[in-house]
Amino acid sequence: MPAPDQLPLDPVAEARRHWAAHGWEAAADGMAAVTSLMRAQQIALARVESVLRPYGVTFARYEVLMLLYFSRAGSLPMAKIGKRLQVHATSVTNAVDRLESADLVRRTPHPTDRRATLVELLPKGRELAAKATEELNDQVFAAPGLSPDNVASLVEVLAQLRHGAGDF
Amino acid sequence: MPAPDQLPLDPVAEARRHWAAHGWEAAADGMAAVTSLMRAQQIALARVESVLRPYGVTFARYEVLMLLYFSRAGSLPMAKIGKRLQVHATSVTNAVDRLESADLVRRTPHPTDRRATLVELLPKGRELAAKATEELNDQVFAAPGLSPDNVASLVEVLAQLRHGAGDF
DNA sequence: ATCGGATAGTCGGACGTCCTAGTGTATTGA
DNA sequence: TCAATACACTAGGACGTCCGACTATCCGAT
Repeated sequence: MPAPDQLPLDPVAEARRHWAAHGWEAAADGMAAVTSLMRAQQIALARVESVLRPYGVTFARYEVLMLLYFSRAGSLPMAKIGKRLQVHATSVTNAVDRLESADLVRRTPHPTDRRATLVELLPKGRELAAKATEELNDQVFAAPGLSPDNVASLVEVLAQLRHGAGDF
Repeated sequence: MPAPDQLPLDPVAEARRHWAAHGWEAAADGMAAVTSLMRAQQIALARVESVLRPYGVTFARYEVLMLLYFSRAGSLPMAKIGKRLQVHATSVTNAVDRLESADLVRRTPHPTDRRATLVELLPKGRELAAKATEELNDQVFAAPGLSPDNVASLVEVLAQLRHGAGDF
């Protein structure tokens, strides 16, 4: 009878041990935090995208749709979208190109600033946003895999981190 | 005198208010957690990559180097690298291709399994790993922008999340 | 009134990630 | 023994992100 499989250890905890063993104690916790963040984001993104896939949109495009969904006029300038989502202007161009190809949004000239372009949510886009949100809420957001206390603690700590980095 | 700029609100908190206002209370906290995670990861990744840029490596390639750095033999099979880093095999191929072009690692045939390929850390790669780590420790990991308590709490909560998702 | 710096958007390129498909090689079970 | 299955790796393509460069437009300071 062969030995049982080695129980897989937490790779983050293992890396932290290596850090400490090399005299990098002062940085070990920060390294663990950053590494955990990377992995957790990958996990969360994968869960979200698997729900969105049948709707033909990615999380990046879904975020654009929801921003328009909640905007009073149903339209926003490209630049404002980029600022709100904290992404580069070219990422907005990319997302809007694809949303426009799918007839979910439409580009419109800005009425008073000829440099700017408004992105307008179309009925089909509004409907998709509502349906995709229902399903995301049920399958991911309502059951994120953490206790309510831990969810609140996570949001709070990450808000501090974002605030410290000038995110808002 | 014009009105002062609107104080920028936390976009995550704003989205959560919208969620609640639309009757999605049960999912609002989960949505906030996932969204925070995405933004925080972008921030952390940007900080890390700005330190690594002068060394000519990205975080993905740095992670491969460190895995080899801590391995007893200084070499690992491609498949094991992918499992440890939780990335797709093709991502490992991509990273190793670039590390090999930079003479930081080398591909070697596996001595007993002809399907497998070993990735071996070269002296230049070991040196780069040590230097880049020193700088990362100083500039990012030792000052992650959170109190030590919050760092510990973040690591702990994310570990639960990762464990629940089968990450280890 | 005009000139120069800021702003809005796009294009092309680099990179990491995933997915699907395909080629070898190991292992297992009938 | 040998056929079916599992595994290791690579190729090609889609997508999102960033960066640098570029054009068009706006605005403030001289």
